[in-house]
Amino acid sequence: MRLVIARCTVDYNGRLSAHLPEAVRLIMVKADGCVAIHADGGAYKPLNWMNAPNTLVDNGDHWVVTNPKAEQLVINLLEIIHEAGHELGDDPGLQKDGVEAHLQELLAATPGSIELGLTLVRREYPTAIGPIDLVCRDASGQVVAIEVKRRGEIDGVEQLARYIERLHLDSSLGAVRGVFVAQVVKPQARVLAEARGFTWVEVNYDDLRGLQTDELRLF
Amino acid sequence: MRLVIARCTVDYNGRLSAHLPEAVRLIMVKADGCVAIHADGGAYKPLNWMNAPNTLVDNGDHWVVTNPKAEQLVINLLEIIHEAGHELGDDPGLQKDGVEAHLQELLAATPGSIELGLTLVRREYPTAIGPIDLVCRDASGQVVAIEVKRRGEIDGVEQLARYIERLHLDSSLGAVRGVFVAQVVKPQARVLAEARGFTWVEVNYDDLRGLQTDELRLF
DNA sequence: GACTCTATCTCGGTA
DNA sequence: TACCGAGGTAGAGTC
Repeated sequence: MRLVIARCTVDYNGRLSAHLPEAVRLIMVKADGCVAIHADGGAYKPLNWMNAPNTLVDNGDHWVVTNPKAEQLVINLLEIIHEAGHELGDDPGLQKDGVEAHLQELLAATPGSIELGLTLVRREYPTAIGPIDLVCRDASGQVVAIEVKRRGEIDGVEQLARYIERLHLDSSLGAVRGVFVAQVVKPQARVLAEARGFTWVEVNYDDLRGLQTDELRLF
Repeated sequence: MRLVIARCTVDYNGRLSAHLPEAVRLIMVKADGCVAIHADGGAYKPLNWMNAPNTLVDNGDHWVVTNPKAEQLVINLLEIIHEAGHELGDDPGLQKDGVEAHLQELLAATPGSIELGLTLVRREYPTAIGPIDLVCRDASGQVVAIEVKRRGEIDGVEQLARYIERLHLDSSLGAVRGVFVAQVVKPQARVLAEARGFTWVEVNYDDLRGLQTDELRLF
């Protein structure tokens, strides 16, 4: 990784055009070739950047970074204040816990936590417009399509609506009911879900993990 | 800006849990307090981060960064390889050209480029669920609601559908037709638009800019 | 503060 | 490769 602190101007021409007036910034060039230009604030996002793969041509007072789509980043170096290179080596990568996939797994293991009497038919039930998170049957035998989200927003309700529209074309399933499940369901999503005739349920991730542990203890 | 190259492990607990095994990484602390941990590859996004505002407690061998929502980033420093601080000063900020707003302006100036005979009623037409990009009338006098996107994907079609549903409640407008406009309309968005009874149109940004220049020349 | 929408979104999976 | 969906989305704007 090459770190350069420099007074510079930067121009990007590609999906849009962008220009950075003269100022002191950090220019980061990673081992994979990607370039990022950071100011001393404004969260983690760089002001300007070029992902790998690309080719960097160092013309001394200005660098030209070009990617295969012919997008171009031009960095004009007016004054180099500091420069350093470091070998970091490979990174083992980030391990995550608590993303939507985990929530879906937990709910598939304990569908009764969504609604009493619910039994799982299938996870990732395939349709022509994409898989439905969970398909279940309720106590009365009716098919229930379930959309799982970490954060329940309006988009998720629309997604569920599309799936159910699709399932209604499959006459073998009979009438299909929709349930929208999330850790938090936003007010507007609640309204839309109800307007579409769906029920919505908020679930707690830690409780679910506890439930699953309890179930495992029974075996 | 403080730059530290160190062998470290990192744990984040907040909206999800994430863990980084031991490796050499760049730790960047900006003047506004935000912290980012970078590997030597993988585009501009850091492996882990904590935005401002937050409080950083330096316990020597480990840092604890906490934000107001009680989300926490813990950095265990096993070996500090390099450390440096730099004063960058304020940044004048990025100037952009070619984002959706510009596309919308150009289309508002030349609605005929979407469909022959179209005239603008209003840009950012207000509704209870957000503004409609463009509302026009066609040659026959029918109201046309237009959603503009740089990249036309399925979400944009749903957005248009919600707006039109809303406009239909306003009986004074009569029947409302939907048109989905983007520089590129993705296949799934085309299908959904057609299924919803909307037409879709692809437009070219540079051509539009040319058209507008031509119109200006007439005055 | 809640809600909206954009983004050079990024990133990962999959067909 | 293109397409699709999730994201600790972030960030800006509006109400």
